[in-house]
Amino acid sequence: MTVTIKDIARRAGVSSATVSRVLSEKPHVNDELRKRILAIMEELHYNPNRVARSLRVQRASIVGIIVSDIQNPFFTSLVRAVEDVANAHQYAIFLCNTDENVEKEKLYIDLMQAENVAGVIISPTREQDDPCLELLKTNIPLVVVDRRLAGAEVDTVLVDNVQGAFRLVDHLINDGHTRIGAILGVPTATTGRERYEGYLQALEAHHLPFQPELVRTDIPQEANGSRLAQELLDLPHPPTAFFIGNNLLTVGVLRAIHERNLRIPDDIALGAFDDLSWMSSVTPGLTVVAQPAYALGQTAAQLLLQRIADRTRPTQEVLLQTTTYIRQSCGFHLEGTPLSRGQSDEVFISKWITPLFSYHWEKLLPAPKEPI
Amino acid sequence: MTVTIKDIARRAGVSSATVSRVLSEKPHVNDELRKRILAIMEELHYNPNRVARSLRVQRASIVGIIVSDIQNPFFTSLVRAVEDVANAHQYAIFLCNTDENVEKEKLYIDLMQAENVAGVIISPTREQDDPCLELLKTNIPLVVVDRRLAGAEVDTVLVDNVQGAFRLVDHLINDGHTRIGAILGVPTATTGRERYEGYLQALEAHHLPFQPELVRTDIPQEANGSRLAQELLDLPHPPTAFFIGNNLLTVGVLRAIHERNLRIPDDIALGAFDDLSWMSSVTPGLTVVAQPAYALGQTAAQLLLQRIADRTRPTQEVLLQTTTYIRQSCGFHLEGTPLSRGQSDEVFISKWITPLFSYHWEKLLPAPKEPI
DNA sequence: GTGAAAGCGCTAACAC
DNA sequence: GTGTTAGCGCTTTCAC
Repeated sequence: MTVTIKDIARRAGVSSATVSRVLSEKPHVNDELRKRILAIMEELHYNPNRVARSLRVQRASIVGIIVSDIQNPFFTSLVRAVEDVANAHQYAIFLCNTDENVEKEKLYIDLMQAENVAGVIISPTREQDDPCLELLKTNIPLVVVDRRLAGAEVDTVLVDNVQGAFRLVDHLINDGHTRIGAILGVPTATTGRERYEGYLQALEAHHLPFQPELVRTDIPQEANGSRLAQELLDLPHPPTAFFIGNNLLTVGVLRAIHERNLRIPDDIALGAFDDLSWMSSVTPGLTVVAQPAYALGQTAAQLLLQRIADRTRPTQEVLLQTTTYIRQSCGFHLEGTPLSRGQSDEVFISKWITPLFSYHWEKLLPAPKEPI
Repeated sequence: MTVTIKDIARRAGVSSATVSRVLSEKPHVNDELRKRILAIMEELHYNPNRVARSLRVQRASIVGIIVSDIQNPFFTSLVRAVEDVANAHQYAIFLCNTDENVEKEKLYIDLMQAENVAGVIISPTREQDDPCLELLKTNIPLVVVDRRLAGAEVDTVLVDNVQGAFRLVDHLINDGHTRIGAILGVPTATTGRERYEGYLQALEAHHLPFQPELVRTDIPQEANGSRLAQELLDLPHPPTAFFIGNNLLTVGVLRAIHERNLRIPDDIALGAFDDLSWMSSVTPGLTVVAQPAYALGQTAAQLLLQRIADRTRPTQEVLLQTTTYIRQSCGFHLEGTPLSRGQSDEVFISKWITPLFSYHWEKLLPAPKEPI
């Protein structure tokens, strides 16, 4: 039924070793013969058995990707990127969701070893003692994305969260907001902590007092975003703007605002992490810091392939920059602000602390978007 | 380094066959011995090699899932569901994006055979002569989701698109709209065709004339949604409402409306296919037909497992129903309409053609949501 | 109830 | 250049 290397060998009157050599594109095979064998493979619709190959070479042509939840569009983009580059190099990809559950992660790490994958890209559940450290011991190439991993020298691809948060909050302050509520993920995750840090730095840069009651953190889920927003809105002296830590929280915050029939940005202004395509389509458009999710996955996959090719190379930490998209939810009005246009499409204004060319003013500039 | 079945056998003073028997939970092993072997496995952190097992039994514990694009939230939910049930049964999952490209799909189908997967779930690119038909020849279990596949008896899980579209358009008509623009996916896809059919049926049921210039179709992408919306809005006698065929088109349509500074639903009302969580959080909330994407994937995975267990069972076609969420974008106002409340939370009104208990009025009822 | 041995399909020494 | 052979780690007859 299924045609094997032996069938090809018999048909060509050669040994299976020779067939294997042309299959694996090894040198030292007569060119005539090679062509003849390839023709026979074609004719018999030969499809090499990847399982047998994996067993023999002790390495499957598969890369694993382990994220907390593929339903989060941020990870979807990341996974899509990994798939694209892996696919271009004949790797299949194993997809795994941990739901931030260490036990699940541990099972998947075991699976990766049992399937003898060529490498793993992971957004780890824990900063300390994550199960993925196991892979390093067994010499399976590993690349960490999105979050830092402590206690290991490992290739890592991160987003500059501090900078991203700083720019967004800086912008909100320049829009005239002095009481800015922060709705963030838990600070035990490095992403949450770093965005918090950026918030603090922006306040400090503008000599604004830090008001602890304006900062709320929880596990990044819609419902929590809603709840935290309610809490802040119920404050005796509520904030005039929210800085929101990620897309799930943002949807929750929007829900709370929608239910209270508040107007954005008049009643409450918004600046959020993550840019999803609907965010520029709704009214008002959301002012956001876009994470380079696709580039993150792409970079991680490339690093992984490089490490598979050479496990002795020094490990790298790549830090990718965010992009700020100024839309309407922050309450910024180009007209009413003392702006001067630069030579290009860039916009400058003196009181801004972050150089302004790192912002995209959607009313002025067509925003570059990630490939979808 | 890596511990194998032989190491366990040696340590236990038995043959590797016996170890294999306890591993595969075969009967006829002394209970004492079984426990002893399990203890040794535990002690040595034995992790069975799934590649070797796959080669030997000629079947990998992997299921493939092939969709057009995992960046589409509809497929993300579907894939997530497949992962959840596959995972519960010790299957790993291969994720593949075709981008609606038959060549890519063909390569992935070959991959599935080369990896000897236990089964495949696919949303096929083509209705006719799709490459996945190859799998049926080679006896690899196959389940088709979301779209119909012609010329094969195969387990299929579908959404009742005609019914879903009918309900939505029926609702728009009852909101007072008589010129309803349709922005749909290409009719060569069964999903697009069926939603078109539902649109036609609703017009007919209300004795409204069919106006061909109000129907626009294209490949479901944001940019096309935008363009088609522009075209309809530029009509000499533009529609007062849009019926939109899926979430990608919806974002595009919203963008066009946002750019023209039109008000929803006053200038243009909206009813769309697919419910994403932000759609109920933005202002105005979008009136939508929700597809049971998660249930679709879940059902498909269950059917696949059943077929893996018994390939002689008769094939099934499962048709899942949609849910309609009435929010604000359709322009419906509960107050201004002659409604009478039923005993429960259901709402009845005589001129509706679809029984009203199939609607969810978000102002009245808390809408049940899919697990996220 | 347990062991011996063959073999899944491929690759990599090692011969020649 | 090409063939011979051993073997990756597991399962599965077939003996006993």
